[in-house]
Amino acid sequence: MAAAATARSGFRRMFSISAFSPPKPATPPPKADPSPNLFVSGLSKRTTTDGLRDAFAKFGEVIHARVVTDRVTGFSKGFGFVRYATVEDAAKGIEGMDGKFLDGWVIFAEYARPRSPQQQDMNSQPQQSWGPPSSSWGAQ
DNA sequence: ATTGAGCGT
Repeated sequence: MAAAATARSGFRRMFSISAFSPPKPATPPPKADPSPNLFVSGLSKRTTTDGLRDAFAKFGEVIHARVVTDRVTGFSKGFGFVRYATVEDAAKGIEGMDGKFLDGWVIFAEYARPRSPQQQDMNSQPQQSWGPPSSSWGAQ
């Protein structure tokens, strides 16, 4: 039965030709920087802020939750934001609500990005002269 | 004043 071994070796060599090296060293998971802010998408139009907060409050202490709604129509845009007390609570919230159902729609929880360099910390308000510009007061 | 991926009044 040496022929079998030889044939197996040949097959082995044939399928061992790695001319096509997959340029995928690792799967690019949608991992973002840990942050207490969570971005929840896939929400239903009927989902409101209270429902979102109630759904995420079961996995951690939710500091603030908000469902983005259109300013003109006032209807939900289908996504919202949830802020936890700590990043670990946020992780638990993601692992607990990501890919789950909410109001009949599969929601996706992920770390939210910094909205703007400003309005993040009121304490870091830049210096500004609190004195009136001695002008533009009598104008208009 | 809907759309179904997305990042906020």
